[in-house]
Amino acid sequence: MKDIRAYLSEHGIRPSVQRISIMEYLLTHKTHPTVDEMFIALSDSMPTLSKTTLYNTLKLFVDRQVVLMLGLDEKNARFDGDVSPHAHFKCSCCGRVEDIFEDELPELNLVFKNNIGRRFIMQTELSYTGYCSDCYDKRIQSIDNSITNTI
Amino acid sequence: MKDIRAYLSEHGIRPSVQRISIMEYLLTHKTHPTVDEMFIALSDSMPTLSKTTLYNTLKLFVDRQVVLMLGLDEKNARFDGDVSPHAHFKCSCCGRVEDIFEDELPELNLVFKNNIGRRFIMQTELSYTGYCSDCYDKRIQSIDNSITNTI
DNA sequence: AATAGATTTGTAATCATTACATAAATGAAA
DNA sequence: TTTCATTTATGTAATGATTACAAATCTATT
Ligand SMILES: [Mn+2]
Ligand SMILES: [Mn+2]
Ligand SMILES: [Zn+2]
Ligand SMILES: [Zn+2]
Repeated sequence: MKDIRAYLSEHGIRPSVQRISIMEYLLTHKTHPTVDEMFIALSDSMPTLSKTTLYNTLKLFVDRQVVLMLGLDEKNARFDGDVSPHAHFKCSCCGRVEDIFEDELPELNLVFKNNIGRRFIMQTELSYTGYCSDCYDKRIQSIDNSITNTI
Repeated sequence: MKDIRAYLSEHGIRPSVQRISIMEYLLTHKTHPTVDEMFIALSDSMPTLSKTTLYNTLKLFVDRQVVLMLGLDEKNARFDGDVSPHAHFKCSCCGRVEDIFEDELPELNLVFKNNIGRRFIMQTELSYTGYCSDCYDKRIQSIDNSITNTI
């Protein structure tokens, strides 16, 4: 895609094939993938891709502010091509990481600030953990069943 | 401390000497220490303490909700004995992790919610990265100096 | 004291990430 | 187009935090 080349160039990143693929993956997959998830997916179209290249490239992207590294998953770092201010939710049941935007959390923008006290803020991360709507429904249902079974 | 024993017991945690020491450390040190920092500090008074015990105990505390595990430091997990809703700031210059309470961030409580959409929220983490006031001042000063030197 | 259960300990394994050395690609002169 | 310097990519080895596991110790109860 021509615009990905431009996007990278604008941020001082020379657009190699690997870098374009990795950036494109992050822009088209809003799943906040781990390194391994990306590596497996990208290896299909780029069998020679090295995991080191993936790590190096992600580090470069994060440094240049075109990608966000999320810390809400203790096990693996997760990455996000959307650098606009938004929050994240991780379901501790199914593991998925969802975006939370203003429509669901209008108070969101109030905590994204440039400074707090005399501190200079460079990054804000607002993350939630709990049960996603699917898993919550299943849980309720299984409780209902267990009550029914007990009667 | 008698009240630490009680505090642990109230949360279904049998108060062994190790557990009391670890909890006491977290309640009296608001530095959001890493495992290693705690291990070194606690080893003074408990030379036989095992790092595995420290890991196990912290996991137990986090499960029982008497301690918070922070994910804002990519390298090491950090721990907090204060489980009340507040935000955290990590200085990327000096590395220190500071608390941010309502007095500095009145909007804080607005994002600590029990649910968002149909999601059930169990934990909220609001964390900032940037320059603390000390490091920010130093940086300004060093820029001033370099300007002065250039003239 | 004997017993059972919980807790602690030390060592070995795991696994994500990083370091490093080499190979390939790129791009500007000549 | 060759040449050469610089950047980027690759594979392997090392690191380092965390976890698994089995044995030792502690604690409470009979
Ligand atoms: Mn996102
Ligand atoms: Mn805190
Ligand atoms: Zn779920
Ligand atoms: Zn600082």
